[in-house]
Amino acid sequence: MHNAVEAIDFAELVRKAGLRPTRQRLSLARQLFLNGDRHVTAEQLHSESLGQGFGVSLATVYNTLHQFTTAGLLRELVVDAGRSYFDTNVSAHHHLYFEDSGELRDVPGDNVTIGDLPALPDGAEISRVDIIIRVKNGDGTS
Amino acid sequence: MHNAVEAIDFAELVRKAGLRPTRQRLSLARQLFLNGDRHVTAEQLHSESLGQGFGVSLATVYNTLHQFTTAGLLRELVVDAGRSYFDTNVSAHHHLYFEDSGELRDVPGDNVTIGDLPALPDGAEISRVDIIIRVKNGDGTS
DNA sequence: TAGTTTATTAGAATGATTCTAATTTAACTT
DNA sequence: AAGTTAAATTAGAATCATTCTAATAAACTA
Repeated sequence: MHNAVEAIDFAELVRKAGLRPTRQRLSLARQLFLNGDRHVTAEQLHSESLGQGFGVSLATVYNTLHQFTTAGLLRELVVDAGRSYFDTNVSAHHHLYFEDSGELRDVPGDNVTIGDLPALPDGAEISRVDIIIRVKNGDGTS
Repeated sequence: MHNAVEAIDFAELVRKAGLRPTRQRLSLARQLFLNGDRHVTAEQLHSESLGQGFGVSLATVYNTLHQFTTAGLLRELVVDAGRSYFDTNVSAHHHLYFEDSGELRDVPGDNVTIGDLPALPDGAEISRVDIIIRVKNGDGTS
């Protein structure tokens, strides 16, 4: 989707999300989308941004992650109690979670198929199906 | 699995989990398993236990929930960041989550089938596959 | 540029969970 | 049954991720 070969207009990206292209949001968008396919926590992104010499407060990291999520640029996912990951891949896909290392890896959506879904109550509508394949004894590096 | 018709020997249940059948653990086991099929948070169980006139501290509720989970009597599940549910149904099944009400409902395991799983790294082994079907606009009461 | 709106921020507040250290209880021994 | 020991319970403090607050700053609009 996004890649390092063709340049991404981050200001455009942020504006399309209905947000002002501030230095902070552009900086975070660059971190998230420049090399694509990331699974980050707010803390990770925050310390990464500090390491790059751009002071972005943790509050802004949280604000921005939520705004990007609302705008459909990110998908929030919960695998562990007490910590949210944000996935830059918003297309249909699922996750492989390495319990030992905490690493999260995408599984193409068509690699997993769901057979019959249960009947839903009247008026109910599926907003999303999350599939997390939890794996142990494997470091996720092979 | 558990039901209200045939009596459950809670002391036996707790002992089989390698734990001493204390008043607190027996009380919590009764709350959890007497009528079966529950999805509770620690806080819920705690206030419920207080309401029944048995003073069980929140710390003990957490300890007990984790011990029961380790013993295979409960399954911990995370649908929302920042709050764990404990499911008394430990057989293979998945979940329907009503985003509006926060209600969680079981989906029989054979109601959902997974087609192809991705290749796993060497040495990796699937410990569990969690499927959460998120539903909106439905109160879960029909 | 002036005025208005939206963002950012430090630090306080919150909420779930875990930890600590002291007390109590269960189980074992004699 | 009393004494001993290991395990369990507890209140309250501590922790960690996240959200809130209210003040300052930057972006947009006219």
